[in-house]
Amino acid sequence: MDTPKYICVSVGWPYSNGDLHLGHLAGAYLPADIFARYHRMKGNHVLMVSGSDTHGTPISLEADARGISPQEVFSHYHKRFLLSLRAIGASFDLFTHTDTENHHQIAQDIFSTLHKRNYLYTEKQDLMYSEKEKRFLPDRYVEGTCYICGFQKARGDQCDNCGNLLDATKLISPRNRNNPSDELVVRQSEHFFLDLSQTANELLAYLDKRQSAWRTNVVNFTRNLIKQGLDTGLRGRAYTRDLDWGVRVPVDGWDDKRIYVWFEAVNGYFTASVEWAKNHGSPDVWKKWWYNPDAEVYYFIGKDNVPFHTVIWPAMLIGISGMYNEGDSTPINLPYDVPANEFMNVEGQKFSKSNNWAVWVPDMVKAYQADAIRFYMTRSFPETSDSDFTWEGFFTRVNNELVAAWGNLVNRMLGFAYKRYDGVIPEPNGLTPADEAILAKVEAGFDTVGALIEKVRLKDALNEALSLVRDANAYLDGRAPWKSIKDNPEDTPKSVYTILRVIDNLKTMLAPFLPFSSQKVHEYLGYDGQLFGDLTIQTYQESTRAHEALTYDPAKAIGRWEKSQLKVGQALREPSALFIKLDPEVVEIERAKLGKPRIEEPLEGE
RNA sequence: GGUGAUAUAGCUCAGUUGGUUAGAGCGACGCACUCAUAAUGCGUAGGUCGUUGGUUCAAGUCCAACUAUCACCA
Repeated sequence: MDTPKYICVSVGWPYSNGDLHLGHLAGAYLPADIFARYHRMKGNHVLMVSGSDTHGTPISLEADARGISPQEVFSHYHKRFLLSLRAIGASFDLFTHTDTENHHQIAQDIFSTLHKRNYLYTEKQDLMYSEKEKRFLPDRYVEGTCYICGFQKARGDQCDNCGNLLDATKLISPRNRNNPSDELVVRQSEHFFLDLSQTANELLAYLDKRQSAWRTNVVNFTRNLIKQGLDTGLRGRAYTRDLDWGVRVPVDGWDDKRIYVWFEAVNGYFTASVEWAKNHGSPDVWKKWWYNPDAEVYYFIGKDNVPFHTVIWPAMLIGISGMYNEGDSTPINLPYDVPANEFMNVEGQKFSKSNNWAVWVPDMVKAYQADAIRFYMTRSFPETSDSDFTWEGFFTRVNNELVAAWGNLVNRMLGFAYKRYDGVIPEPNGLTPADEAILAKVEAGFDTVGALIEKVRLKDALNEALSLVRDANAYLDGRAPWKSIKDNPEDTPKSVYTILRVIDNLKTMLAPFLPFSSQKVHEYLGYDGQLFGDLTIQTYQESTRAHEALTYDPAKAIGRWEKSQLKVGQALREPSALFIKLDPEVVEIERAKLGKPRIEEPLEGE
């Protein structure tokens, strides 16, 4: 067996200002989870981290709209994230949030380190200032007439009419969105900037090294972005903002500003890794992923986040290299791969929170089996281009592929074996060439499916596994144990034993995708123990406050990405249907909910 | 306006470095089978690959322009 690798699975941080929707699952959480589960079964050391983004304007806006504090907004949704993610089986070693003492402290240390090492500079910007509120207004709080198309209700950051990004200070007759009588003036404000020009060439060289493995759109996009910056002399991007909700700028006299949410949120991968190590009583183990040249750090994100993960965060990593690791010259790891997914639309239209054109994870996990959701999502992952979630597709794929091909194969043959052989795996007394052939074909899947998962081609990987399921069905059709048991009973145990072992192999191969049902198959086959570890919600106490997090405990996991060694004589457990077949009505019922106001239902455990 | 990506059978998508009759799953149609949640297997019919123009002995696969969609940025 190969030496175990250290694999860090970093997953994008969602704003906790609303429930998770299917776009979150398709873009980041499910691909990351499949990838992580596979590597755990391979025996590698996986650290999968993410958390709620608790800062930023979206949280403040939601809080203002509801008349509650930002804390109340983010804790409410953070709790719902934890419950939703646990229900869908997202096996985070740590899903925390950004309002922990740990995160604040490290984000500030990162800022200070960059500051001390001269990667930062300051510059004055023109910004909209409210005389009444005595503060600078975030762009999204400003409204006015678009200076490009003349639309009267353009937002400060973007015009909803012409789609152009705007400069809030140039809006014609600007007003405060929350207070139209307010007087707005343009004022100068000083800010810190991250000097990207210092790290550009090192990053380009790094890209050259990794480009063959990265997705073409990610590489090309990143390279051009960096080059554009160099060509146009754009040195950097603002690291601070005029806000009061966020991580404080660790510089004297900057009390009225905060670190820009995007900059501290990407620090989260690092801060969460450190937190995980602390929580486990070995505060230095995070270095096995971050300061180990053989470790691989992956970032699972949506395409809108690419620049932050391939330009800004790597620039910061170069800048802080050696931090918390004094006396050791090993550089900190840059992203090994950033397998960004495109977007998943819903019934042909873009996701929209305000119009409720969305499918929400809490609603999904209440109504449908987690593996059914995971199956259809994986079949539709937007790996190369935007994809479409349709209820018709969900219905047909689940019923005709998951239930019919795989669920039914398991159900019919485990049932057959259980009934005909007194609940015990029969002794085959040698196998026929056809039996050997199907076993060899299925076993070869461990290499082909595994290789695809390692390349993060998860759709292809699942397709490959499914085609083995079809091969198994075809094999069964040829061997027909239900027939041989009547006219050639000595032959029957051979095909029954073979198909049980084939099912055992397929259950392992499908486990990263369908962990819940694979566990069931595992038990039906008479095995004890869990393929994967336990996913629980824990409370962690810091010096002044406590927070809840989702955490994966691998202690009980026995699942291995290895060929079945199914034992003759092992007692089976009585099987029942693996999956629930969907009623055709769900298509119309679910479609009817789109675009209509949604009532947020409490989740079990909330 | 700039940069990147996407556009292939009714639907959802594959198509590595250009090369004989463009692939898969689902759906449709036909046949077989009955162990199974009417599930499974076999077979058939369906595309000239967004548009236009190039390079080449040869292009879905390279180049240019254009159109549409998505993302990021100014």
